[in-house]
Amino acid sequence: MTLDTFLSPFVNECITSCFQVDNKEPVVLQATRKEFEGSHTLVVFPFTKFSKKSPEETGKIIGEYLINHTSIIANYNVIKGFLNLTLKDNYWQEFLETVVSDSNFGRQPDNGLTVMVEYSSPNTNKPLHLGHLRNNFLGYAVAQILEANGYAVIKANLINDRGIHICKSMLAYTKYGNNETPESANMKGDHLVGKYYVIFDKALKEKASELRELGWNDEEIEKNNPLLQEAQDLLRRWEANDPEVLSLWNKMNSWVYAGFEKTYKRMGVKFDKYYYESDTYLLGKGIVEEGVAKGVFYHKEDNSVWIDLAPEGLDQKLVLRADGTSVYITQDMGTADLKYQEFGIDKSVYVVGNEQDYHFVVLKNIMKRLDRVYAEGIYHLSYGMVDLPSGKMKSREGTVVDADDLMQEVVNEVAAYSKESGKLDDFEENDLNNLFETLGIGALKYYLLKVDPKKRMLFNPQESIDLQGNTGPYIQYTHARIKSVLRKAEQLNLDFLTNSNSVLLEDSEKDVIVWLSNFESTIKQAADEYAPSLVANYVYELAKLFNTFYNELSVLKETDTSKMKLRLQLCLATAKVIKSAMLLLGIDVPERM
RNA sequence: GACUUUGUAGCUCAGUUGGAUAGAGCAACUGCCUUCUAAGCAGUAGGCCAUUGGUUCGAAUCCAAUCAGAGUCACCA
Repeated sequence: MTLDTFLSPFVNECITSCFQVDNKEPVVLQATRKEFEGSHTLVVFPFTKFSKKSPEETGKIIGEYLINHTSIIANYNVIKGFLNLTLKDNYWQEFLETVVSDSNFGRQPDNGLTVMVEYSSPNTNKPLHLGHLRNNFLGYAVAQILEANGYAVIKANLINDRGIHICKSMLAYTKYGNNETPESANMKGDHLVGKYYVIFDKALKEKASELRELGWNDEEIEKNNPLLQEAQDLLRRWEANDPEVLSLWNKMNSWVYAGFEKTYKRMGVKFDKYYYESDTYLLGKGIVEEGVAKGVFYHKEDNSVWIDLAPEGLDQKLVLRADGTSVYITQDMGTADLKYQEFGIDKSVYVVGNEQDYHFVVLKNIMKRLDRVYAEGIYHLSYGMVDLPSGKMKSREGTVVDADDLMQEVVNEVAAYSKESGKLDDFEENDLNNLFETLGIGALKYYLLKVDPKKRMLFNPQESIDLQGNTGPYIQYTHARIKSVLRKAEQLNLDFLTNSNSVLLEDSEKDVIVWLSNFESTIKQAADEYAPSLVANYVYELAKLFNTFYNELSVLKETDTSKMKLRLQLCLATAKVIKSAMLLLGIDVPERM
């Protein structure tokens, strides 16, 4: 239980008995500023309307009441309407022992709800890039955070394995591929297929300039470029189940999947359920019929089907073309139903870039109009694009930061940094490589996750990812450092899990313990707001507070046994919380580094 | 043009259910390794919280307008 929920009823009781007014609002405490005595602060201004007294007097009355009616408050002071509470050291000492003994500290029990988090959702015509890294890390972290808050979570990946873009790669491969394979080219399959996507675009542009010289205007070129028509023809043949086309499609997709699998493995993300658009792209037509029957959708003169979302403040939206074929939203309607039918999900999170904000508002509103029970649980986790200094990344033009390359670069950078410092010389080769991997991928994940997802971010490939300060490795280092102390304590056979004597807490000790007590509410809030960045900021602050303590006070050289025990508990608790917070972000922490 | 979103230190970002003197990291500068791991710690310097107005005991936070960047706007996914 958090301190807010513990103290709320007492504060409200106090208001009832002292001022004869009922306050139903739960009370929110905030952290006390460093320059004042105390750890938690209650802002008393809102209560002055009940007390009809000055803020100072009101604060005193509440402070007095809390001292007399709870057993955990040691002292209080009131400054300018801020009631600062000092809790008894006993309280913190007991709290610390619960953190040490509770293996689920910070997590919530099962809440009986199921949520699906759909993320990654790649196209199979090109390898993953930096933007996908943000998407994957976010999706995975949000899934972990929801799970920690009691949800049953299904991680889903909807693979966009069909469409004109794949046909472009296929066409270029047919024309210029010479039966190249990932083995013969010594390339990951996704990179090989991506190579032909770029080749197609180049050929298309060359063709366009040829045609321009022949006197075609831009519009004609756009419409009638023979290469584009060939690709469209390929798509038609695919839809008609042409065996030759299907076989090439299967072959190239299998290359891509083999490549993706490696990339996902290195990223450390997983999926419980794969959906393939080639299976789902015809879904949703039944829903269109249903919608027409219910009068939610209507036909236009050309027989296309629409919904009018004007009452919701939106526009009219096409849901089925005049020729009866689906559009994007038709498929998404179908897939939404499918997900619900298969898993009975209560919530559905879509991790998709912010250029699709409008699409998801429309989707949610349509499903509401169709009276879907799950409609209210649809949530679009919208995130900003990652830009390069040169502007937007474009796969077609090959101006992307490739995910595989970037991960390798960061790992290399970690290795170089580490060799310079020379302190890992006693590591085995294999362990060393694993460590570099943990640190490098950790640095990258933390870098992308510490920022609010809504914000677009700029990534400069020329400037390497930092390894000091507010970074993954800083937090990982703090963990390794604590583990080192704990290993030494183990060698000395120190038994510190319980401590019978009360200890007077030093400021730097108390700061860490107080911050540990915020872990639970942080994960709760992170789940409510789908915001891994809150967890990242929390764990960074924890590491900082711990490092301050570490530099100020010695653990193993402390001669007072009770104090030493307490500090060892503090170490153990902090290591546990760092590890568990980092795992929520999908980041591993090393035992040594 | 309409709607959505972002704007905080040189750079990257916290802080936004209204609360005390706006916080970190990087970069710069000073110190601290014979002491449990210096990927660390302590410190200096750096701010018209885009602008203007409003709401109130109190505004980076809420409201309105303006400026700047980004995105979307109906048959591409």
